[in-house]
Amino acid sequence: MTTKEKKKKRLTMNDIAKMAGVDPSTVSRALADSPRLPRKTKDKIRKIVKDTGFVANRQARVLRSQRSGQILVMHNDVASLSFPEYAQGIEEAATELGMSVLVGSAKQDDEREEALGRLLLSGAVDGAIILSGRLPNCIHRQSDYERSVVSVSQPLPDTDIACVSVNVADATQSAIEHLLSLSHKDIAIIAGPANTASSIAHVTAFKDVMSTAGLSEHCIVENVGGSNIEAGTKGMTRILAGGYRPTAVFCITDELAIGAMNKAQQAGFSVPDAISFVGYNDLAIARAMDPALTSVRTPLRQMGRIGAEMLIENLDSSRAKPESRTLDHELVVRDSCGPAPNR
Amino acid sequence: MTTKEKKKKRLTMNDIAKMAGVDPSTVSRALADSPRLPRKTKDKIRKIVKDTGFVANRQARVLRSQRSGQILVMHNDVASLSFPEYAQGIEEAATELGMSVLVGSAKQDDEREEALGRLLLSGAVDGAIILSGRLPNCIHRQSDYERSVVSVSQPLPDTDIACVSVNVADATQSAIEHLLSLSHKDIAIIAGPANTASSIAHVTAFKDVMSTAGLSEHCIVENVGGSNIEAGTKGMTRILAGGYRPTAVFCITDELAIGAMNKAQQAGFSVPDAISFVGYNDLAIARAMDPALTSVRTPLRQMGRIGAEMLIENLDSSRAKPESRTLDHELVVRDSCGPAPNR
DNA sequence: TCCAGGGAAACAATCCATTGCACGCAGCTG
DNA sequence: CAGCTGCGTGCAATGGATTGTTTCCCTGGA
Repeated sequence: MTTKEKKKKRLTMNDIAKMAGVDPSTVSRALADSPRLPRKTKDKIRKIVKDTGFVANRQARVLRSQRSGQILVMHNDVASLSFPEYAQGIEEAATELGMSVLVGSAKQDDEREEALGRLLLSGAVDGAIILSGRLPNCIHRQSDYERSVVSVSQPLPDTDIACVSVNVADATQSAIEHLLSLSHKDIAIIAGPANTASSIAHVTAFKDVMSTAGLSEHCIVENVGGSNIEAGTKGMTRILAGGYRPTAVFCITDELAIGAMNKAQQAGFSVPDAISFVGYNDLAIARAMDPALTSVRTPLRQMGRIGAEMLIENLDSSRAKPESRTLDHELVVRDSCGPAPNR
Repeated sequence: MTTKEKKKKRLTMNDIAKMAGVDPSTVSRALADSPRLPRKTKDKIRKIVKDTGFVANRQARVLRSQRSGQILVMHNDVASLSFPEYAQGIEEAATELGMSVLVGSAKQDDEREEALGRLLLSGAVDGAIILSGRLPNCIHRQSDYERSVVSVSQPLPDTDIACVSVNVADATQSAIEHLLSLSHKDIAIIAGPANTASSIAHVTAFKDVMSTAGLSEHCIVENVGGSNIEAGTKGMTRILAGGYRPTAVFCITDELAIGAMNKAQQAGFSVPDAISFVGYNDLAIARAMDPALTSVRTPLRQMGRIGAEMLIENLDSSRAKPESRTLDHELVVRDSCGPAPNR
């Protein structure tokens, strides 16, 4: 082949321009539906674009226009069942607003956390939603984050980053008060990893409510290796092995509650006659358990949606910094709680 | 300010180069750890980079080098509980190989599907993993996908795209044969949406096994509005309302099984005495159900991992097209199945 | 002393779409 | 008929990093 035909190169705007007999800039404007072009020209160009299946190179567009059209979702544990709920809300809102969603999990690993932070600093994403975990260290200048980071589910400590959350203290209180109203006095809490903001908030609230009620709050189970079902099983195992016999257990996620409740049943305790359980988040499985799990409903999807909207709408630096929002929770009473047994 | 200082502009490589008194290309090579530069120069430049917190603009790099470092995961239903499993495997492998993961859900919507396809064509991502759903229409040239698309969980019909999956026919067979060995004759299947590849494969296999065993296969429940817990409830409701009284039900996802089993119990049928249930995927919740759900274990995370590795390693067009792989499944027998009741 | 060899860094082209500005031509007004 | 308005389009600069080629300088060998 002595002709200029190299291999099969990607089609570029230049190629389209040549085919249409116009300047590349005209093609660009046609695709952007600029009002400066008459319908006729647009149609001619669009026909060619359609016929050739041309898609403009996104990188070049992004480089020029300085907006990537992507937002990052940071999470520590993608395997958590609450993740899909948040993700759905985020993705819906993002898509509606013309953005796409990048997911990254940090897994409590500093290095991975940095890598995610760099996605923001390098312009790979326009903004980030932090579902759990910390703000990466490399993002320290306020100008780096004040407009491009929103946290969902938990406020980030030591920052004034806008946050969409429920009031964990109130939510925990309503769960515990439900148990108190059923005359429970020996109440345990299973709280997952001890160092997460979520865990800390729940435990603190738990202690408050219990001490206000004049009850001891010594049965606090932490660091069970996660917030999933297995961790719940482990937590309950630890309680039983430690000789504790709480009449009720509050778990800071539904998964923990499922694992714990299951373990208790296998150990011969009937639920709710011998032990009552309360979960948190009210995922779809809570209702399907036997007995159906009483749980604090938190609007996860809604939180994701609002967080994404908040983030994306505020990327235009014209607006003021977004303000934090607190959504309502609701205790959903089912069959996993009964009156405290007499002993 | 009459000086040239504009607003706070983003730091570029040029700025770093000036600070270090070298050419931008030298900075680039220092960051890329090129062997052409002596340690001394690298150290000098890296120090400045570290001090200033400079992060190179990713778009420019991508534009020039023609590799985005991202792969797309396409899914129809991010809320499915199997998604996090796949996602975890994919993300792990991708991170290890220096790529990040973009998640997009098509939700059976043609337009959204196209948008995701365009991400590939525009170079926004280097490759795509299709977890469920179809190949977007805009990707039709073989050169568009032969090396940059891999499907996980289900082969894509009418294409020769490499796929990582389990043998659905075999897996379904082992589930049904388990029920047959317990003397069940009236077996129903709840299969989610009727038009998905997964559903079709399961139903076809179901019919085969049943007719081979000389049994009728008329109790096929489809289009229950998804594959989640609610859909399972709906499916079971429909079975009961239709007057069917199967002694066993096979569900093509664990979530369907959970919903269905729950509904059956609420309707007064004891499990497994009156009705047996078998799920599919063996998610963590299967074990936590009461009774614990018998299910076909599929190595979801592993599949995700292998799919991602396969995809990423084959992006270098030097290698041959990746070959499909079939992984092993395993029937995990628990308490949700018993012998067929005498009636 | 001169030249080959090689290490170190600069130069400049490139990736490709976007966008401010300028130009030409047509139609309209005074 | 000159001059103004305005539409349609082309020109060229721009965004920021990468990379093949070139240049420069220093050292060691003849």
